[in-house]
Amino acid sequence: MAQKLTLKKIAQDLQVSISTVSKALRDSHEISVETREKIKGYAKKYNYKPNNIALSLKNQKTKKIGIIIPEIVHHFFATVISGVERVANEKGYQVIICLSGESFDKEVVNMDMLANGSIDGFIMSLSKETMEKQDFHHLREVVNQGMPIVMFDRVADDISCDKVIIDDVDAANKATEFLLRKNCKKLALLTTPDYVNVGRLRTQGFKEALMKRGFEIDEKAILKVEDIDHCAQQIEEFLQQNTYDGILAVNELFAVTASKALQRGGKSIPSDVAIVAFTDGMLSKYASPTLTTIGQNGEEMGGLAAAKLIEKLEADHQENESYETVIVKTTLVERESTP
Amino acid sequence: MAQKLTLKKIAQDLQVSISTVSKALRDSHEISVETREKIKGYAKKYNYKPNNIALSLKNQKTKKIGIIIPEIVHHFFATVISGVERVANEKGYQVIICLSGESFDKEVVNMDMLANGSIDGFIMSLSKETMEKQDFHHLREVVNQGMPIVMFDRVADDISCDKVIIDDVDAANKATEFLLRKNCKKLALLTTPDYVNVGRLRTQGFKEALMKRGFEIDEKAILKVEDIDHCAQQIEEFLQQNTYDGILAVNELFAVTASKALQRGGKSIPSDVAIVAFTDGMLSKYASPTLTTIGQNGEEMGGLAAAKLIEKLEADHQENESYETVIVKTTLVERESTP
DNA sequence: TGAAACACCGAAAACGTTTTCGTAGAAACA
DNA sequence: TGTTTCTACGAAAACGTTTTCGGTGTTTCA
Repeated sequence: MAQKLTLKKIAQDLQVSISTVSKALRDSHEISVETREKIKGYAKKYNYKPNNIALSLKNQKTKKIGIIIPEIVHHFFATVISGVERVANEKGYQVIICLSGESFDKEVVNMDMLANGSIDGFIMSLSKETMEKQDFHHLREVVNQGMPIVMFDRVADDISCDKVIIDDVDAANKATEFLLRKNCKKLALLTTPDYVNVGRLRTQGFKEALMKRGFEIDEKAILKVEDIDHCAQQIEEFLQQNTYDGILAVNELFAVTASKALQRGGKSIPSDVAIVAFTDGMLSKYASPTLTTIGQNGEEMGGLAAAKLIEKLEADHQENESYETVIVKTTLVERESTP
Repeated sequence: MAQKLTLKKIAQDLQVSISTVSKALRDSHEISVETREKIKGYAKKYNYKPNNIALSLKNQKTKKIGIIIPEIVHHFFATVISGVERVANEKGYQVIICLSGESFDKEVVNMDMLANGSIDGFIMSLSKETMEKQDFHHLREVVNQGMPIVMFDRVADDISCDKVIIDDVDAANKATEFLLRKNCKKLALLTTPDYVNVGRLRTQGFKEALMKRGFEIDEKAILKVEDIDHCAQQIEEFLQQNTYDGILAVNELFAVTASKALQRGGKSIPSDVAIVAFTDGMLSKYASPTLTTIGQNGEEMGGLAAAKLIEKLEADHQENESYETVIVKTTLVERESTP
């Protein structure tokens, strides 16, 4: 249980001053070569490593970035973290993760905790409750303190910070187009309530594509699932009420749930019904049939967000009051659920 | 861009000393009621929050726990983190996550970084490379410094620390029993190389169950998949070489891959071949057919690990050199892949 | 021989807290 | 009036760094 070595202890053991030790370890020319060697040898032998906390306090920066997301068990968020972590580590940063669990209060508490010196900047995606309440005071507070934020996926439009998103409208538009080109005539949309911005935007893209092709918008063909944990029954009932030959789902869970319900009902995918889903995750790859998806490239989003944040952190803090919104390209991955 | 408020600034603004401010905010009786009220009012008005870094340095504890895992995109690890985070937050701790990406070097680097003051203790699961090399010097170093570690799932037996695992031998044993009771006569096992301890233990349980029932162990019926990213071809070939009526897989990926290969080959699940998989994740729930699995209760494991670690952290650091290994119960979840 | 330059090192401040200790003045007591 | 006891506050150390500044003692140069 050798106690952690500090500069002070080295100084005592070697009968020199703390400053000498510090300088020697940083190879300062102010210290003679022999003293330097002696100190460095000692430090190496007893495995001295500077204390990060002390450095953070001194330098007024922690080399840590905080990330707040709703849930980590969603594959998309996991991939984003993976990307953040990769880029952050490359640049010598560490990642602190907090989960809001889709709760506004927990989001606020977590932000407050992290904002008080624990990290240098935030990467975050808003909780569902926050989007519903449209209460962003905690974000504003942090921004006002001069701490940079990069938001991704679920962003708040009127917070001035960098953002990394996909063009949801465009992606939904293209996916709908894709289904129409595959000769679907009666499309359904499985989406979220409008307060979830990605849901709203994808719904918009869906409608636009239909109108462009001269279809009428049938609101009854759009299901807004409130409770994702109990979506199965809702989706099944929805599909029983009408017959569709194409489905666009805003996530893979809705898609695979629909796929299963349809197959149970004797339909065959993709000959009777074609399906396209957002989010290219595990389910899409291993469902039967495998799902055609719109990949959101979460890894890339995370990487870009981290790069953007670190760029801001390391910029001269003078005048950089320009914020950017990066649009990440989506990728249509064709699999068995479309003809 | 209001600069962060500190005790010093409050002291200046209110023309008192720093100690007075500190004491007032902590409601010390040494400070008169009026002064206290004045200071607290001011602090509240301008939203003073103490700086965590300074507190960490002072208290020699960070109230953060570090977690190092191989990959975050594996559902099991995500659930564990979720559990860690829940318990940690309840007790006022934050969670720093680092990914080893199954690489020994990255594991060492990440541990080194975190160990120098950034956190109070570790929760970790070893990378595949570490298990293969059996090089645990980085763990020993940390333990010697007096920093507690709790390992889970992929643990190193000869490191003295708390551990949270499932009884892999027993679980595999029971799962194999289960298949045999369902009248399977010729079982196959899809597992990992032996250096992955969970793979080895599950293999052992599989064999024990067979022997107990008087079956001979056919090594050719055991496939040890080296490269999980390209397991599909290997599994398909393996299944073509022999005919089995029951399969035990050490993870859901192997299981669903096998299921698909068999179905492509005209077999029907579960009537021709029954399948049981370890890890009750997304794939098992949404594959077709859905998979019978052995749930590892990752959320619970994470929660227990966090509770254990925090208990150690907050114990009197005198004599507590006893380490415990907690066995988490597994849950057999019956679904469509078994009769 | 004197001043100037240089090599080498230590003291101290700073980062933001908490806490121990000291002390001024006022009140209480004899 | 002199001593003691409170009350209310400030100074300073400590946590572990880095860095500026100052100060030795020696060497170099005129």
